[in-house]
Amino acid sequence: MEPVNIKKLAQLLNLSIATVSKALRDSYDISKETKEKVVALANELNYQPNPHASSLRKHKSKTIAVIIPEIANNYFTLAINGIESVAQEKGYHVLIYLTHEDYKREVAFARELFNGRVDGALISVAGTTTDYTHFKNLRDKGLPIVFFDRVCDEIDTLKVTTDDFESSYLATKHLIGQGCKKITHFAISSKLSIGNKRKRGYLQAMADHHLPVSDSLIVECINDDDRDIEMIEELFRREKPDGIFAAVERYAMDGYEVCSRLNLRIPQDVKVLSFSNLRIASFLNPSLTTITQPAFDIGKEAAARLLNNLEKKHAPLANESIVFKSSLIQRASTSSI
Amino acid sequence: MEPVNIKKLAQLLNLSIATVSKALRDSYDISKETKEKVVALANELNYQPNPHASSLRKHKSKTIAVIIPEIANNYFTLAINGIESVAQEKGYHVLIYLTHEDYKREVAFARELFNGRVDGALISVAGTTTDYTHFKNLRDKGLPIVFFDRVCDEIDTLKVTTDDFESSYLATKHLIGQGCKKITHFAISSKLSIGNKRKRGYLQAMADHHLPVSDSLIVECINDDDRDIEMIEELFRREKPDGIFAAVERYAMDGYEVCSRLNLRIPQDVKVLSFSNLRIASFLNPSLTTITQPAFDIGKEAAARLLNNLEKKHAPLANESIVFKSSLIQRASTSSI
DNA sequence: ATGAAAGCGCTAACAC
DNA sequence: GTGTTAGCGCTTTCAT
Repeated sequence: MEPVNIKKLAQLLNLSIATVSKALRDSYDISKETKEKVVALANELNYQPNPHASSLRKHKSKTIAVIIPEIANNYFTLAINGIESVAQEKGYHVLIYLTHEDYKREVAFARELFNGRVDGALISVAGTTTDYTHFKNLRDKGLPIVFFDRVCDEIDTLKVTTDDFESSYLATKHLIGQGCKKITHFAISSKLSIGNKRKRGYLQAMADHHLPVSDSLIVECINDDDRDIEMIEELFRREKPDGIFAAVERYAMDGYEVCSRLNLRIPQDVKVLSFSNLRIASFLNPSLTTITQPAFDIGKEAAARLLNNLEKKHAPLANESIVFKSSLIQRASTSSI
Repeated sequence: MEPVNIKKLAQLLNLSIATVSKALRDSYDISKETKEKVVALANELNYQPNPHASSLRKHKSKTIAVIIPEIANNYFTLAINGIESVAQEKGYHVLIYLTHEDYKREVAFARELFNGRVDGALISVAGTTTDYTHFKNLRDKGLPIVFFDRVCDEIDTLKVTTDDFESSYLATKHLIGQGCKKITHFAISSKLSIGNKRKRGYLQAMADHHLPVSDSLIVECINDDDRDIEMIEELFRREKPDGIFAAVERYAMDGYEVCSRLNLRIPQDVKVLSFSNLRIASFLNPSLTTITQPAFDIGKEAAARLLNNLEKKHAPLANESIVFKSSLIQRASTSSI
């Protein structure tokens, strides 16, 4: 493990370390021949510059953090793919932090970022977060942040989302069009931007179509399958709904489970529609009608904007919202037969 | 963005930076009162030590790399969850690198790790990799590596896998037991350790049951759905198999697609069994019989062993194999009705 | 065109 | 107990 560093290269070439450093960075004031000699030896010895030294010196780490609630989730998985694709292209490294929907971990991660480990962060907020001081602090320190999907409106920075209200409205309207009269909503934490918007889209569509709604038709799921299924089952026994609009894929599957337990047929007895990025939604039994978000593109755009901002240091990220369109893909679970 | 560093703390407290440094690390030769004062101020100013300086000095980054082929894959997603859980617990950071099954990227990533950016790496080999020099070099440099799932036998280090041969044998036997006479295998790259083992398990079971096999019954899929489906469809027209044993979930879904196109019923006309970590395999149409690997535990074990080795520097990781058991979960796709 | 030297923030000998 | 000091490997003025 004897290290090949700039000093060694300099010794071997009878040059100063300054010259070697400049040669490697292709500086203008180094002669062509010297550059070539340096590069040749560097390649031969497989020289790799020490990133810590460089980061320490330049106050730039060429690393970004991705802070997300979970990873066993098709949306985030696709988003990471998008993020990674631009990071790789631009020579950035990607650190992953999973909050598991836990506010305390989110705060801990945020504190970690104060120290220059990363140049910026891509964040999707945890479901239990209600206070945003930890993010505000980051922002105040000048750390560029881009929120995606689950954003934080209180903080002035770039946010990349989808048209959650509109597509939820459309989804609910679709269920109504297929004959549903009593639609239940499996909601994601109302503390979340998207939780709120998705619920409002549902409520608005119900209201516009003169269908009664009440809190008893809404289950706020908590990402614990056993307990969520219990709550859903309870709701089914109580309300006997004929339609489900699920805010996330996982809850739709919980809905399938409950229907199966209660011997309810989808779509004959209950129609189901869900936000989902499941590639094989069409192979489900029955195939699931989904609102599908362009998750890869969202990740890509969020990362591209962040890295772009990092490159040209000056202006901080504007308080801008980029909204992608989701698409409603109709399948058997909402068929009107 | 004025930095709070050790120097500032020292100034404010009228102490030397050495004292502050030691106080923060809870060194024995600092008085209780001094420690308390230092810690109090550090908390007040939200001091976070600069990781680059510390890494540079200590030649330790408290960071590990995870190099995997892809992330939109339930197996890897679960494995990352396992990895992250122990990393978080032990205060390590996790860098993610996706090779997208591309040998060239894998080599590029490996070269990146020569420079101290990470203390160790968890690797699952790309499907196109045939030469392992890039990993050997890492090993020779003394960088601790743990392979998981897709391992590299040529390199002496810890490997964490599942019983691929045995479970493939069992899977094939199960299909035979359910009445299949002509089973096709959708194989993953035979360059991969797991590709090989899974294929051999299949071949052995076929042979032991006196069923004919030939290369024409095997499709080596390439992770490009369109082309894979084309190859599979071609095989179906040619061979008319009555069973599918898929080496990975994705290919099983391609099989579902082809059966649907050719109007073949599962399981009546064709039975399907696949390696898979899909949580909702039971909601597929028909529900899919799977061999399920303990992916979370594999990730966790691999990471725990790696970090453990990093903590007690001395001995390099032994050339050991840890083999987890997979489980066959029978569902409708192999029902003998 | 090249080199000397300072210093990024921290740690760890080694004084005192 | 506390302070002084010498780097870790690199970049970057500023001389030459």
